Amino acid sequence: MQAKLSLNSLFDLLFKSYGHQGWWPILLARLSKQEQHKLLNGYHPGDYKYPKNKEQILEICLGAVLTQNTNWKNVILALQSLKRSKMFSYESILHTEVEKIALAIKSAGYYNQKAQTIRRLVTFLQKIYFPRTKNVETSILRNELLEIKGIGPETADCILLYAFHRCSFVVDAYTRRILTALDIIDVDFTYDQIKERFEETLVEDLGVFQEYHALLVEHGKNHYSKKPYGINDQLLNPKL
DNA sequence: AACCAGGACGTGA
DNA sequence: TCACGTCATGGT
Repeated sequence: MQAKLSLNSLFDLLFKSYGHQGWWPILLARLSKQEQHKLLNGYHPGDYKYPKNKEQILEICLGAVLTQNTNWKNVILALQSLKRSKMFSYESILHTEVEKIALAIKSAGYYNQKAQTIRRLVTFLQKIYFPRTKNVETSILRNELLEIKGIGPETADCILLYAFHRCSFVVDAYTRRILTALDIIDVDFTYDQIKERFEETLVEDLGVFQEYHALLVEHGKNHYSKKPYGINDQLLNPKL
């Protein structure tokens, strides 16, 4: 019987083997030449200064909705399609018919629902998020996002963490599988319970929060995608 | 050719 | 509350 791995030790292990992840990728927004050169497929390892403008905030928000239960490659196709169709802006998304948006994001799947969600999200950004002068508490901002139909906990936390630079931990299917395999959480833990476990343990540091979720996804893709989960995961499961 | 993907929502029990 | 069906394309 071995002692349980702490969440801080788990971070160290993952970071040592995978390094900086450079999330959230910025792929399509206008960039200076030096920035373009720095980006690897939109990833910007070690640079936490993104998003640098409203256009990049929009790209992250769109990506967060589009990637719901969807392969990132399909999301890229949808983002590129939006750009080609001149729909990659707050104004055009608000003024284009939803059917037309849906068609443009077809490759990302669930396109009818996601087109509606994107409309509602962009409406929120324009009418409430950007105009607001006083700094709002993260938990309140989170609740506002959750009120938007089509935005659930993971999408809200992705937007908070990567687009709005709030320390809100993102929990996804990989996170649950990995922590379950490591016996850190019980299988019946809720989303909020898992999120809380991270937030009460980690230092409140944006870089750590951003890297940690990205690292879990990277490791999850490698070892927790196919059942039985965690087989051949010698990094986290030395007993194998 | 199944199975999976960086989920969320509506429904009935 | 909660298990279960639905939404849907493209990659492997």
